[in-house]
Amino acid sequence: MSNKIIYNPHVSVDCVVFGFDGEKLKVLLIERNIAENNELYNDKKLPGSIILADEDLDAAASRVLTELTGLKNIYLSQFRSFGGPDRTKNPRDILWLENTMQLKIGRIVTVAYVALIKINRKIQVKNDNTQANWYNLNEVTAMNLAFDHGEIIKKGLAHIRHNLDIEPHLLFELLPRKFTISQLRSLYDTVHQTNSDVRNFQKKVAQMPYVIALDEVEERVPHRAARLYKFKKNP
Amino acid sequence: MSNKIIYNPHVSVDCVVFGFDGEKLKVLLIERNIAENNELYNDKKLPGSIILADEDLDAAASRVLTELTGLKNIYLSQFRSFGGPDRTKNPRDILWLENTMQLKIGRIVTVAYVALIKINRKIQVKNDNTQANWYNLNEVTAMNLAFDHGEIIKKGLAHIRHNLDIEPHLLFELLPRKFTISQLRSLYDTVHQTNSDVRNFQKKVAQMPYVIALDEVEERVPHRAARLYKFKKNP
DNA sequence: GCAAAAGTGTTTCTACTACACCCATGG
DNA sequence: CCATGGGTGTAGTAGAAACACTTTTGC
Repeated sequence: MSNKIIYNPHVSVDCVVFGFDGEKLKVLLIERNIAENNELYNDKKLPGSIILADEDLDAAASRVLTELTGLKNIYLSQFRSFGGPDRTKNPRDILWLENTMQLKIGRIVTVAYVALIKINRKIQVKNDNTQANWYNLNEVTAMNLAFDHGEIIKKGLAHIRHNLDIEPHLLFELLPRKFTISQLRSLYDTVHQTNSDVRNFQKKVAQMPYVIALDEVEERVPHRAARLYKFKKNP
Repeated sequence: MSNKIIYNPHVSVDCVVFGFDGEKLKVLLIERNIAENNELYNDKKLPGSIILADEDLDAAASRVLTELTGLKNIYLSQFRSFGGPDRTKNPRDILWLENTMQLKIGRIVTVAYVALIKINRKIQVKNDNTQANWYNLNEVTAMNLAFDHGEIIKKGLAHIRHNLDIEPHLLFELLPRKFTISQLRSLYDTVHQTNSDVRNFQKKVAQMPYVIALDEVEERVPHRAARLYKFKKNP
């Protein structure tokens, strides 16, 4: 969004970045500050960008994430495009677009992606005047967000829910490299909105060929230490 | 694509229209004729269009279908966007774009939709110089298609397959209003790529609250007439 | 020794699979 | 009367759900 060649100012990508802190699902949002009537107004937006020349959609989403977090090899999945003409009806959004893009833009069609990242990996925001923070998913729904970003987050979550049945490995993108079964169960239950039985869940995990037990246990916990497990892609 | 106001020549919609003839899945494709080196070259493309001013993506897809078939209330579901810069690398496609759009266009990001229609409803192509035909899905994969439309069809089929588990009513969009259980089973098996047991399938149907038996049977069949059923949305 | 979470088996129920014969109709 | 597809029941199996107590550890 700086000195690069902008190919098409009518198409953008936006990323719904999910993380899991062990208890709740979180979303990564960018702080947006707008001067309005001599007052500074703050709200949040999804990380996103216009698409550059000769850049594939997936590549654009990937670039946004790398620029934002410094991380590579993040799980990314396109889930939907949003292009309603009333996406850009809020005067605040129009003002912001004109300031950052230096262009009058009627509306923007955005291609939305879901990204899953391990929340413990420290996020290093490259660009100093950009600030990103994690927010609990449930409080986000009540927050003031740019454009239709609230809608996009909702649809992104639904996408993850649906795809979990088909690609169960998605969960492990959100967990640390070594994890306990209760962490896995807690995450599983949060996204499925269930409350599964401890014993049945152990059996289920035992049958997953891609979850393998380590000879290690938790350390420095004020109770019996839980066994650690890791995820293995190709069995 | 004629005298309407084109808002954004960089974004289009394309529709993968599926039909079922009782035996096989079919796709609706537009015949495309291009004069090349004094020879007339014919290939096929998906029905699609540039997005008009103040038009929502869904509305654009819906318009394409209505213009093409004369039908309204068609099942439509957006499933993915395609925007790789090499989408428009084929010289034939570039030529065609310049002729029909009257514009030099680097590349187009397209938002792809799946549509399901009852093949028995007669398709009336409004525009006389447009011709649309049904093609068997398996022969389509070997055909010469415009842009990355072959890829789009493949992804569209996969989308339908995945979504059947979540929204089983999709199947009934492809069947006539009154249908027999073997028609339903035949369709079910085609999309699932299975070969299910007649008796077990009857039981399964009996448990579907949204499939209700009529007091009617087939007519003019050279064998025992099958009972007819209909689909009911809200039970 | 107590608080806090880890770990472990059995029974029940449900959903899916396999399987073979008689029925109705038109020609 | 025969060819064609329509329609029916039962037994076996595998996977999901319900359910309570003992173990380990830090403090």
